[in-house]
Amino acid sequence: MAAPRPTIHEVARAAGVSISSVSRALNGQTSNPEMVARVKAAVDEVGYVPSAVAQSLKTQQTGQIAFAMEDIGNAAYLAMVREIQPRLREDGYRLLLHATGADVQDEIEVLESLAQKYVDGLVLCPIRITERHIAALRAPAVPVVVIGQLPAGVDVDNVRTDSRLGARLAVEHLYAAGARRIALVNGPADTVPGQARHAGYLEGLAACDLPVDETLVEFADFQVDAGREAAARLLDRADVDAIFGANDLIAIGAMHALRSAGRSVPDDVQVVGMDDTILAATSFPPLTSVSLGSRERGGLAADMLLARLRGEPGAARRETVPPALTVRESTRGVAA
Amino acid sequence: MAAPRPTIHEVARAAGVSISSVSRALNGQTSNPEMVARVKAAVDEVGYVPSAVAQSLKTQQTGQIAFAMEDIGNAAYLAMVREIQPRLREDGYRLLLHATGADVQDEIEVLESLAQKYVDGLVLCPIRITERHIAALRAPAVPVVVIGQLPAGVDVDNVRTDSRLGARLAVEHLYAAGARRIALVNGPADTVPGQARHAGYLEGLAACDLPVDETLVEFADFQVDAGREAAARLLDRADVDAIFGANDLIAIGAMHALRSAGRSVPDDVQVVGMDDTILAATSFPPLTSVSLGSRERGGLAADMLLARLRGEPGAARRETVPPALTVRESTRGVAA
DNA sequence: CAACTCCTCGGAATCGTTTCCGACACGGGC
DNA sequence: GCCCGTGTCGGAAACGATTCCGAGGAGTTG
Repeated sequence: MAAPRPTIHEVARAAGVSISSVSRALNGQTSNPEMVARVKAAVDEVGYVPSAVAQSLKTQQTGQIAFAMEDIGNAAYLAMVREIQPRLREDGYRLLLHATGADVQDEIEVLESLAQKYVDGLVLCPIRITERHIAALRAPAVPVVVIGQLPAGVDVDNVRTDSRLGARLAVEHLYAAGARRIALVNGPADTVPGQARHAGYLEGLAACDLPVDETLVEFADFQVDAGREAAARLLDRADVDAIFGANDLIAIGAMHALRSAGRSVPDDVQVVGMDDTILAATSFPPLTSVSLGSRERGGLAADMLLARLRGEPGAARRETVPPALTVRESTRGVAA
Repeated sequence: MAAPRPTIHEVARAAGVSISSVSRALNGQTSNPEMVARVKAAVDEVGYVPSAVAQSLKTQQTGQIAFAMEDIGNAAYLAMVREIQPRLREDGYRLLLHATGADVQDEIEVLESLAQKYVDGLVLCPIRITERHIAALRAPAVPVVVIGQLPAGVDVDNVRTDSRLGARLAVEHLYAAGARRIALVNGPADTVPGQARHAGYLEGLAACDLPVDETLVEFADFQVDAGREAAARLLDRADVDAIFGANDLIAIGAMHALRSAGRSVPDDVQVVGMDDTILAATSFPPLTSVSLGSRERGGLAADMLLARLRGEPGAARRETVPPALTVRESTRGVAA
């Protein structure tokens, strides 16, 4: 505890050279092999490790990148993290995690704190977009990539998917599998994904010539318990033969509710989830789910950010990952 | 892009005061309200945000804490992260995540890079312990808390559980529920948790007067697919009436294997998992699982680390969280 | 009214690096 | 033999904050 870490000065003294020479030798700017050897020996002798902070101050780079999402407990974000982290590592970046709990205030704080320059870049997954978001995204202090829908005119690198189309695919799949009273257990109505999925659901109904029945729609947070409770309310008041859950957690909650109500999946009621997370693959019965390419989106976001950090110029890019249905055993349909 | 961020000097100039006064005003060291107001006004005028890096250099604190584990995809670690992050936040720390992929080399690198002082502390969850770990833990550059078993004599703050006892509880529960041919699908044999669980399994058999039959033991990585394959191998060669999976992922893999083999859970074969993650609660049937208090352990580790960072002196502490069985529907037992 | 205390503020040093710049040595070409 | 280009190394100035210290003014006390 008492011994202060040696600095570059101690190394210089031990090697009998100047600190500039030490710095150069360590950063491969020295061609004289004897000098390099001397410095390396001194480094080992005093046990020197360069201070990341001092380097950051001088070089104006931190080697850190932040990923901000609602809740790391959501497997969709997890899939992104698992894809992002290795890529960052490869380029020598460390990953900082912000779980904002979908709190708008927190997200804004994250965006505004970028000006503190504690990271070199940010990947942000907002589920609500406010005026303040847009203002903060106008001229971020460091490169930012947003995963998710953005209003037109916001000029930020962006990776998105089409969850509206995804929701429509889910409905059409259920219709093709024979369902006629298709319910939606949606996420919160004031979130961007919630609105997109609702719209897609309606679009799907229209495409299948099914009537719109608002009693077949329920809302819940994007969580298992909330999904179970919402589905239970739904089952209480309506007769359904299929449920589309706005994400896998909700869908699994719905399956639990169905089970409690003594309805079997998929024989009595078919269920489709969304995000195609590991939960879908491991549930019983395995859950048919609309993949929104979480891993792909994470990977793309990481790549775009790294490109910017390498200095790539140009206008904001946008990549879109199409949704795709993964048919498992919670529906009676056939794979597309 | 072109405009450089304003520094404390710009603020000082705009306010017509010295940089020391600006610093004091912003850090609440100034009692003159007029001065504070002037500085605040200047801050807003030039749009100043202090540089985290420069502050870190001067104060020798980064406000960051790292959490290193095998794989963030494992819900047990996830539970820890979810418990750790809010506590750190409360004390103003940010969380850095290292997923090491159980690679010893990576873990060592994380430990050694602490000397770079890019974080103020570390929570480490190793699943293998090598000589190099022990050496690196001897005198870490910043406070470290280890979650998991440690050899005697390693003098580090430590939070552990007793997964050996947990495994024994699982076996005894299965025995009480009528199982007699109890299989173990373990994790890798060279990991600390793998060894502990194996030992606890044997202990449990002994306590129930059941014979040891090594054909009832299989090994797999701590993953669903690996668990499924291992369980399939097991079912091929042996007749079992219960499977204890060394974690929930393995246990769920085993349930899939059983399902493919046409055996029902819990009627034909009972299954117990370990870690009591969200996967256990959401699977069908819900999985009986041994809780190792992941959340608690994460919370304790965070608290211990924060205490050290607040300057708490004294010898290395050790906390132990006891295992507990959560009985669900994959077994026919009754809650303890 | 002088002397002393207390407080506020500004100047300058400091944290630990990287990098610019100038000094000096050396070798080659005329 | 002189001059110039090339290259290596050391000194010192950054990077952007915090904080020590000393100067000066205001307020108290004898």
